[in-house]
Amino acid sequence: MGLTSTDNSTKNINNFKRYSDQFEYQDQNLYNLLFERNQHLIKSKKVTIASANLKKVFESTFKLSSKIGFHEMSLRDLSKDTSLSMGGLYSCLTKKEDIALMVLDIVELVSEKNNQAALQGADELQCLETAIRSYLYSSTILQPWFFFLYFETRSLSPENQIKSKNIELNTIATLEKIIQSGVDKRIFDVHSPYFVSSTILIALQDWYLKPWKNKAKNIDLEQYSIHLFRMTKKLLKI
Amino acid sequence: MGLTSTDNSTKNINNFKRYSDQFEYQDQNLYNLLFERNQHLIKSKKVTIASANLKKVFESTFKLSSKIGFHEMSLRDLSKDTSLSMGGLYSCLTKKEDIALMVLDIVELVSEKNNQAALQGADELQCLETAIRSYLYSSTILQPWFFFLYFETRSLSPENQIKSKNIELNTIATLEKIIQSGVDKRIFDVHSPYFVSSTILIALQDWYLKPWKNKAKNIDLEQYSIHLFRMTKKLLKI
DNA sequence: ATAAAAAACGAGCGGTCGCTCTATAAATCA
DNA sequence: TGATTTATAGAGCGACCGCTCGTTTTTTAT
Repeated sequence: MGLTSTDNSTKNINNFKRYSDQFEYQDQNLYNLLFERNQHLIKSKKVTIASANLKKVFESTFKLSSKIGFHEMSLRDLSKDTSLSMGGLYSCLTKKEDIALMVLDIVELVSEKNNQAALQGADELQCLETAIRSYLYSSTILQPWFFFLYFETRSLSPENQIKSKNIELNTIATLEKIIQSGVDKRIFDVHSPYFVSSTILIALQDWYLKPWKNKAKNIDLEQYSIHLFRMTKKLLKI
Repeated sequence: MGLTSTDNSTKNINNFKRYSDQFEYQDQNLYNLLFERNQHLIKSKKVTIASANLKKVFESTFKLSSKIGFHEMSLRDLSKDTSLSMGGLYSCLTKKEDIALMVLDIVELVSEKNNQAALQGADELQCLETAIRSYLYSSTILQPWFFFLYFETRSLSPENQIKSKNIELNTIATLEKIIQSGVDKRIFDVHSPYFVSSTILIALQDWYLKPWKNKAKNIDLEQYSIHLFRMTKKLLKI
């Protein structure tokens, strides 16, 4: 167990590094992408300036709203924390809600990519491992984004609330499809593919919703993904 | 499978009925208790009037805030929905935050009772079943209360946020204690008692946080508790 | 160096917030 | 019934909200 575990751990850390290296939705890339996808909302003409302001806006929003909530955070709070004036804020927004909309946009985009990637595996078990790892990795890199969307979905319009819920349902459906395929091939033995899928999903969410829980127990990303994949195999009687 | 399942189902529905019949934190009892425990906040002198107003206040709060959030719900919204005047509202509150504090109080109380009850079982497996059932049953009866606390913890003061988090941690610790005891007696075979406990807890939370998910799949309370207990046994290699 | 364009600024607007407080109505007691 | 307590009513208060817009500063192009 000792050596094997160490080897696995090293391999898996490389997995995260590899994922992170090719993950396009982070750092300056992310804000450039936000600028491109939301030019209709943004007054600034130049990418460099707009995306620098967007960076400030999102970093401060996540910092402030994670403590007190998005609605409780005033634009004056945000102005102070970003050291942008009101005018500066409104050069990359048309209204406060735009912030939440852009978060929805990004999380939706990343989740769809993850679901697509999960279906490319060589076999069902590998598909599940890919699903788990890519979801954990992307939600680690974009933790504040995933966290924000979960807790602020209610401040979106009804149709965007549905969009947000569908992100979760689509991921469950993807997992369920993989598991059902394994059941059909008699690789997996499971009572309810849906219940297992749902359980995996909430464990994935727990990682980015309550990071303090795992920090307190000294469970890091790699340990968590190993735990979760081991649990998945147990639930599938592998 | 057919008959046995039906028998179990019937027995378990009786379980919920039995639990519900002796569950003291519901209906008028609940609001009388709230009155007793919060007299320092309440101007009304008579229980009947105060608890009738409290009932209106909480029912409307849950209705309005579940859609838009607690902070976004104004006291004028609440006044309209309860058909109480501002004066009427403030006869059983000193400030808006009191509503959230009383929810915390009740959920804390019920959760502690559940944890105590879980430790009284004849053996470890029965303890776990009791824990799962009492948590599911109580959070079904008090669904809006549990839901509210989860999503509005951030609008509490820092020390009350800690209280709220500790409700979750105490339940995990209770489950972990039971599982560890089973591991020590070699009844259970499990890699990480904490991870299993945490998984059970988030599945319990999923029940009251996302009722629409299970409604869409036609999974009722009894099916959910059977699913969850079956999963628990699988994770413990029973 | 100068003119034009872009970005940043922040006081101020109309509106809503949580909450108070006095006036009124209802219930209770004598 | 009249006196006294208790409950309800809702206009009004100061604070703060999201957002605008005329002005100033900075950047860019010539």
